Amino acid sequence: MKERLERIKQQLHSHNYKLTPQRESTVMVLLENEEDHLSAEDVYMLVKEKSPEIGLATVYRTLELLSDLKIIHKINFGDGVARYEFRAEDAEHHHHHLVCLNCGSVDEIMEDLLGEVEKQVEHDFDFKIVDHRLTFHGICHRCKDKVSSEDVKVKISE
Amino acid sequence: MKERLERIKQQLHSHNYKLTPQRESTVMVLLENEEDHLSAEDVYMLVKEKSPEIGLATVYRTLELLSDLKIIHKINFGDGVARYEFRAEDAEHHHHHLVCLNCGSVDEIMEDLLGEVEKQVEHDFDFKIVDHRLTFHGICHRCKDKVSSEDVKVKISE
DNA sequence: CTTCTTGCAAAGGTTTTGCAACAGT
DNA sequence: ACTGTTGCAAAACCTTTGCAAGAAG
Repeated sequence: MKERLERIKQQLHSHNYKLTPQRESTVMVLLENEEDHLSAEDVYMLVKEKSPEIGLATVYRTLELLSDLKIIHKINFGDGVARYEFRAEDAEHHHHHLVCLNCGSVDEIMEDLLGEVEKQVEHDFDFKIVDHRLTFHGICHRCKDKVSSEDVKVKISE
Repeated sequence: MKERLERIKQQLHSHNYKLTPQRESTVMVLLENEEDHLSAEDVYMLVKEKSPEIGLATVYRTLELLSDLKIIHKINFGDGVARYEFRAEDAEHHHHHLVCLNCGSVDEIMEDLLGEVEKQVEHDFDFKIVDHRLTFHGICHRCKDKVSSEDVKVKISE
């Protein structure tokens, strides 16, 4: 964790930005909740717990900065808020998301499933792929076990 | 085109909704611009040309209604506005998008490339897939031909 | 000093909602 | 009448921006 913060500090410095206390708090919250796909508001509230004086605009600015430096990734699951996650160190290695329609959880698929598909698309459509986003919407394993299929159907159709 | 409007009318009626003139205008605009991924504002302005008295809220309400009935699909390319497109009649047949980072165009891939990938995901993660979203971001064939690679790189990195 | 950064409040843009009027049955 | 629907304006919501004050070299 310390090393990753240090690395981010260096990345900032190499672009002439400082790791201010506010930025450090924001980065720490992101690191401590790495599996959670936090929104800006989520980050803001978590940062506030330890550094109550921070402003929401600063959180937005920090998230934008980290996005620009490609340290984090801004993602959008279609619920009206942007969410943020760390980028894989290896730029080639994308990952994907499983969004549960029942409980709202977001799980990750770390494997890149699209190697072959990308090749096909680049060739068939003469399109140079820079990035891709793949999200599956459905019912997660926890909800499949927990609730009856009736309950799930009701939630999906509304 | 007429038949499709008629079919939508029936779908509305079967859920006790009416095809009002405003809703008909909205549906017609969607049908006439099917390949364009219009935003609510886009639809509003196009509908206004022929029915100037319509309100923006009505367009939003109609789009939401059509979404609820699964006649159209609300999609989000991460640019801050929702866009709408018709759902494939055959529910199994998804399609995907190619978003150009240079010119902003959105092309479609009509083939479902993910049959095998979906099977793998459902098995490996015990996840019941209801839907998926796949978008490739990159450089479309028109921009690859048109501009120099330098220009493209500048646009991407900003 | 100079430049970057911050907090606050205000503004921006998109979408939703309250409500009285309207339309169709 | 009754229910669904509309238009308008206001509100809600997320995000960005202007600006004066603050921090750091």
